[in-house]
Amino acid sequence: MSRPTIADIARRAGVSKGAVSFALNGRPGVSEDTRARILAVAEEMNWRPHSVARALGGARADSVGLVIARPARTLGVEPFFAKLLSGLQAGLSAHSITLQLMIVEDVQEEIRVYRRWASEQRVDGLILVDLRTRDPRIDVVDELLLPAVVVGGPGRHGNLCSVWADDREAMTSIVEYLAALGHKRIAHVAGTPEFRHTQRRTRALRDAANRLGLAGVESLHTDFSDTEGAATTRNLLSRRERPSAIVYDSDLMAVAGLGVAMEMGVSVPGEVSIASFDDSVLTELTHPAITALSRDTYAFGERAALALLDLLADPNAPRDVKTETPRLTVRESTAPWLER
Amino acid sequence: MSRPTIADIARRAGVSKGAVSFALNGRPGVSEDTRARILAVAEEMNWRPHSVARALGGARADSVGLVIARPARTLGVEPFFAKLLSGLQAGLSAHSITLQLMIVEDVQEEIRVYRRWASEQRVDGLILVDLRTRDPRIDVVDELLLPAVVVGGPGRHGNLCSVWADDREAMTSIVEYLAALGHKRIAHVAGTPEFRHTQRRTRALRDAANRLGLAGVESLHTDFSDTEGAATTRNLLSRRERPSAIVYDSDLMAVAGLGVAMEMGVSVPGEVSIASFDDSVLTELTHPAITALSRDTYAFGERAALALLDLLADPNAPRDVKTETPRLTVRESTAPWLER
DNA sequence: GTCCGGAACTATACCGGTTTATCTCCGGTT
DNA sequence: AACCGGAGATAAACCGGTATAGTTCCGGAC
Repeated sequence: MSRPTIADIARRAGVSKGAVSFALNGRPGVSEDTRARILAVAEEMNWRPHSVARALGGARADSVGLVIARPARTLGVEPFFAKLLSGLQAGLSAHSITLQLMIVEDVQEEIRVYRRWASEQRVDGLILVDLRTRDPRIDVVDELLLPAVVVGGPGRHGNLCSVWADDREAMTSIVEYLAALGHKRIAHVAGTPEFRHTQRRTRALRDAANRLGLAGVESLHTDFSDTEGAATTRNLLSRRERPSAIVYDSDLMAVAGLGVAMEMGVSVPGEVSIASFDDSVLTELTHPAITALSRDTYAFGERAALALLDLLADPNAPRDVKTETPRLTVRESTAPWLER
Repeated sequence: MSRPTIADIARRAGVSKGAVSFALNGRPGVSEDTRARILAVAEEMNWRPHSVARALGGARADSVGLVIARPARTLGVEPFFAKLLSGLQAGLSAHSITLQLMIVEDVQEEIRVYRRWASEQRVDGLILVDLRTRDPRIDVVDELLLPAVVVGGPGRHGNLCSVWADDREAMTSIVEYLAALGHKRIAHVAGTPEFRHTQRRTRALRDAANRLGLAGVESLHTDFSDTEGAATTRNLLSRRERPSAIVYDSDLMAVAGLGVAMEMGVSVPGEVSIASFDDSVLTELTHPAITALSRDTYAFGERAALALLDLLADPNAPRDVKTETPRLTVRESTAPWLER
């Protein structure tokens, strides 16, 4: 026999299908004796629930979805996503929940995927990343009644739950550190301006600069790629009035920027200090190693998974989870600035 | 109404459920007029197939599975996997097939996941990575009758299909290049010995060395981590008789090795040449940039996805797909060796 | 005029579970 | 003795599709 069904078990145990269902799901309706007998038979026949059949009755799909709307080719080089993914996975697989992963080109397609998943009841919930200003996904997910966790970025997003770290405080800690070293002209090589996290960091930088009385502070936008990170750095270092320190929004761009500095013969940290907003093995492996804000992205992913599981179990679960603020790991790429 | 079913459409169009099913699936059994009318009604009611219900009838799950058995924490730093994943995704999502991703600790757990997925009919097929010697997964997957594609590694694996690149030829091309530059003592910082690809590369190195008459050639095993890559390099460079060239099995280890050389004051490529078996943005960003075997891992993943789709469509599809052999991209980390 | 065959549909079983209405005991009350 | 309530179990409906066995109807051949 290929695969035993509850009907097979029922026949063998001499009871009805319904009784088997009750017994296997630990619900009342059968005596303890019968329950034990049924469980024994199920065990003996090596029965496994057929999740598809179960789901048809309106039950859980035991699966959550993650759609990433970035060009697939560039994703491979983002350590952040890989780590986040690993963490999410770890959090989910502990509960035997699988992750449906989909990579698409843009937000519109992402929304189409959500609609399809919802209509096919393929997923119980969603993880949303890369929140934008006036993000159209919020309303759609609300409308589809899918429990969802927004990764990164505090605040109310419709009816969604968010898991985030304090970008603002993190940026402030970098600026304060650089200011303490004597830096006054700080450049910020940022990501795409429509992303919320980019905005928060840019604003935090400006506010800290104002408070500390730093005049020559500016943020420059890029698409997060190493290419644009390098180009922007080349630009900055070619100016007559060079910045004395550069803060990069991602480790990939920081490494690319460091490469440009070396190629141009600008010594790091002698002539320019470099810091990264994101940490990974990349920043440790370069020479000089790059000062960076480190956080445990893996644990962050795990936390997001747990938040979603909570939300699935109880729709009234806490809607706002703040995780540890990234802490500055000082390495060799930053040094005191001595005005000449 | 929450979600229209074919029964709703049938009622509205004044036909039976069966007719609707025929019409929506483009099968004979209804006239063109009726088909058009039914399709119009379905469109108007914004009907979507309920994949779960469909799957219950024994149909496809429209989903394939990938289980990676490596410590989740280390995965985040492997550009190879991220790129492979992106490529797979792209190949699959073009056909609206989703990828079920699971990260587990070891092969035994991986096998348990396969059994569960098979028994629950959650996936139509599998992608297998990291093939080992006498891999226990082969028999299990065969037994479960799950169509599967093995990524990397030629040869017959039970009834499975394999998608691979010629590691042997690739390694030969590195060795020949280094030999042509005058290198005689070549060290190979390899991965885990139980992986098939590690074995193939090690053997190819030995064979090429024999053929070219290079005496001081050796392979050293690691766990693929940057830590062990660095430690092994430190070891090699501390010897009295240093190798003149080091070949690393992964880009991550190559970058770590380069870091060690710089830290020890060993100039690259002046005193030691460095080459990597795997390419990614990492090797391009270092200074000096690292000579590496490049291949399009994204396209490789895409190819694997297509092979699996072929296999699903036709169980007699070709069982062995060879992809382009990685080609050597010469950068700054390799130079002629002048015997002193 | 009858019979046959195929096209166009309908009715219904089925997939493997969950859920609900129902049915049967059996002991305890009044 | 008649009635009630609840535990323990069963039969049947249901979820949303697919597959298959029938049923009509119609035109063409004998």
